Amino acid sequence: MKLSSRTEYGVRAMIELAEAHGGGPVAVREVAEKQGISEKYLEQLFAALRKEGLIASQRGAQGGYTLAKAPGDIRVGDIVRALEGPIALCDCLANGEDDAVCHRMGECAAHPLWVKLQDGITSILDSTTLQDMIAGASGDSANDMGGNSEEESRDEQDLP
Amino acid sequence: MKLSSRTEYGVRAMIELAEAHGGGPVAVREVAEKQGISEKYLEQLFAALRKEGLIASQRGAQGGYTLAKAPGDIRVGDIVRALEGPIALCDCLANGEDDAVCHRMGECAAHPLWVKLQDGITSILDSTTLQDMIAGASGDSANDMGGNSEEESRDEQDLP
DNA sequence: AGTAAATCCTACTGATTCGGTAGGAATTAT
DNA sequence: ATAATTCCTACCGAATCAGTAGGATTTACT
Repeated sequence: MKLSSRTEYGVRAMIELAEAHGGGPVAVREVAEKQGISEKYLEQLFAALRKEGLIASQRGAQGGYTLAKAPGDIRVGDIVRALEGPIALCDCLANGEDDAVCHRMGECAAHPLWVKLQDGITSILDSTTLQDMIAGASGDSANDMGGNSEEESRDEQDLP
Repeated sequence: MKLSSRTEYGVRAMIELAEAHGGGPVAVREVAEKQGISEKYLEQLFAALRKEGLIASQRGAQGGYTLAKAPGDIRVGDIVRALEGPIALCDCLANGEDDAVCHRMGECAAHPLWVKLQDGITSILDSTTLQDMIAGASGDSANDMGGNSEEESRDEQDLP
């Protein structure tokens, strides 16, 4: 249960682009420096994000990257999937639907829990957009996975 | 976003013990065979589960493992933590509290989301007990396992 | 008492993933 | 032309993961 640096970096970088949205393209170097990420590594993450159509590139001098859509149209889930592939807690959930085939299917009492967990995760990640994040709140729109997240991260836009 | 085999195996094995709860101890070999897990590997997982007080062992012939508490008192979250350590999506969430110190904290717009995600995951894992899982075993039944109701896992009909 | 069945303990291993580096080709604003 | 930049692909060291190995210890059963 740990985020990969890939995901952490990717999301932070996308936030950076979101904040620059509307202006010109931003170079990898700039994002890497601001966020303290290896430039060459981030380059690779951007390649993946670009392949999935989340960002667009402008080559050559003064070039860089821009969001391919409005910040409100890019969900964190999209970023995670672009960087890590489909969110599938275990192989038997790869399809995401109930026709998924578990090799031990009939016997696996844990299966329903994994489904629930995966749905919960997906639903949180997909209900938060870049816009939500740069607005300073964790966007929790209509979606509360029954969690104890009653703690509405109010006005604490920047963390301690 | 993938469960380790460690977690998958551990939970499945614990379900096995839960189903045998009330009877005598169950040998590692038996669980390993039923669940298709390497015996020697499972042995190590059991060592961790035992260290955390989730299961108890009986050495020697006819020995084996039993749950250390009632199935309704063992949460999936406990199992995950015993096997993988504290659930912390990223280092800055290690404490689980808001005094967590992010090295880039002032600037990290993603932080509130990670907090929310981690809370969501924890809340699902901690609101489901072994009892919940074996109650809804074997497929069907509109699975509402361990809803976040916090109530359900109360009445355990222990075997004699 | 002897033996077989079991936990316990610790070390090793092979494969894979992860985070990062390296170097250079292609493109483009100035 | 040149400098800045994306793009592409290969490689690398360390860590983690899943599993193996071997044996010491404990205990029930006969």
